[in-house]
Amino acid sequence: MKIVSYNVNGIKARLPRLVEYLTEQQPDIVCLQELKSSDETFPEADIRAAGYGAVWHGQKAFNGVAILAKGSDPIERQRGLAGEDEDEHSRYIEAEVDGLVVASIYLPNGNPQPGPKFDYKLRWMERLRTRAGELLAEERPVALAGDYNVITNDDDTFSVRAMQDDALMQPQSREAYRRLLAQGWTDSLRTRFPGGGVWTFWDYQAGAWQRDAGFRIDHLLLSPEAADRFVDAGVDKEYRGREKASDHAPTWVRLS
DNA sequence: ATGGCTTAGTTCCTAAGA
Repeated sequence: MKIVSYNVNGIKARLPRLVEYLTEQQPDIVCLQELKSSDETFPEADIRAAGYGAVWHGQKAFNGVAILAKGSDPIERQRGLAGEDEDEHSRYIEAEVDGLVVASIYLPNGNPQPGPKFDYKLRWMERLRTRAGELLAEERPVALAGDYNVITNDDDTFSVRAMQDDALMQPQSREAYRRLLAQGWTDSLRTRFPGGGVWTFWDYQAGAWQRDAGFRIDHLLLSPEAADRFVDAGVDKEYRGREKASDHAPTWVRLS
């Protein structure tokens, strides 16, 4: 079973690319981020026509997450994270598909740092860790898939120097990610490529794609029960080079 | 990057992204 995390950067602008991806790759589960679409304008009919059921948590213009399942309707379990009532960003949705618990995560970017956006990022990571702990306690297969906006190691970026002041690479961001992993999660892509050097994002600017100047920020975390079923992980990098591509590439893990 | 693209919306400029 192939589980994908894909930050589409606008589902309306990316719909032909997304449908093409679903048709060509036939993934079983797809977690989308950055829909930039309200709940009402989510293109449910087009996705259903491609053979996928969906649940989504939209927001006008920014954020927005969804979970797609091939040939079935995901059963929604939760939208949003507890712990901050005034938070209206649509960044978390969780559902059950085929006995597997799946979350689609769009973690705050946090730039510029320091500042209120960075503080929000760190608070959100703590709220995520609280939910992740609850999920681990269920002792069942769980995948936390999404755009974490954290470059977790120095070998996860084309240039440490270019990114050193960025919120994605601050020690506080990395420590929060490590605290999450330390609960017992497995970073799929890191397991498959322990030496790093694998990117999931390439900026639209400054010829980043042409220079292969990317970094790894889209992660699929597995509970021990899911990690037992790990087969392979990778990035469908080719889709970043296509016409009207997102700045992220689909990132995936395969489970038995 | 003091922002060189791209997207969406109060659309012909501004905000946000990473």
